[in-house]
Amino acid sequence: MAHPIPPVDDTAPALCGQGRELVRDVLERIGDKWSVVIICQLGHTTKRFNELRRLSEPITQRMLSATLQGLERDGLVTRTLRDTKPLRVDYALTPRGLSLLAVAQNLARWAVDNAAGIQDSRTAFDAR
Amino acid sequence: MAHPIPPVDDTAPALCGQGRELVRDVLERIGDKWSVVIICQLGHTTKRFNELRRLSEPITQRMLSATLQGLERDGLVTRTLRDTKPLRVDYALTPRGLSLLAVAQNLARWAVDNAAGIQDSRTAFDAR
DNA sequence: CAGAATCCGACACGATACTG
DNA sequence: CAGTATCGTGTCGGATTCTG
Repeated sequence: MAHPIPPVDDTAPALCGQGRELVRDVLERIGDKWSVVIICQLGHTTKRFNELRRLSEPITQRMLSATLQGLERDGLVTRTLRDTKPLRVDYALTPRGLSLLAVAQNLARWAVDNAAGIQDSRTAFDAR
Repeated sequence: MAHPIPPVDDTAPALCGQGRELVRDVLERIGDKWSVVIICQLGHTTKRFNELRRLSEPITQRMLSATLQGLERDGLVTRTLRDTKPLRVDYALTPRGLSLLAVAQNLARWAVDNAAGIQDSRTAFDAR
């Protein structure tokens, strides 16, 4: 395992009691098909709609729009309308969005570290 | 913000290039309705089917069964069949499952820390 | 350029009933 | 006790078309 992952906190009530629904809420937010992709593509630099569209291929206009609205609704991205000659809209992460990006990067590390192992387990399991 | 969250790594290619699909895979694994709940309920102690069922209410038999099979397929939990008088099956997290639990707890902390703020942003956004 | 509106198929999930 | 089988439904998301 290439990267250190914090040891499991044995007394982690956050995941079980009241926190269970909270965690579910978060997973419903970032568990959809595109939210994490958008968050990662935004990163620290503000980007425009079609710019995000190209970077996040093969996302559709509809889903990009919907995803951005959802993220804006939750205070994770800001949408600023520049009133220039051709219409122009800038999207950027809020501080809260940036903190979520950090969490997502943890997830990404785990994903990269375990992707191969999971794939092996999967094919082994399916072989029966 | 009560808990420290590691600062954003600016050079995080894992999330963008090849890693993007990997992260999507992981989110498809834990993004369903019950996987994280089960993983958290298992924690460090092995548990039986109906035990998990009660702890994870209001999960249905069908979804518990399906979720456990998915987790087993990915090498996140082990299923051991004890051949006692009334049938008995024990489930436990594998090392890989435990490492995922740690990641999930990060997520949980973020969820707890930001739940209120997100709720505020949401109602503010919906007020228009 | 940045979207909204509509249509539609796939699949996730719940409810219920049955089995070894 | 520990599941499987079947059915019905809501919703997510893709394809396509239209607007300011």
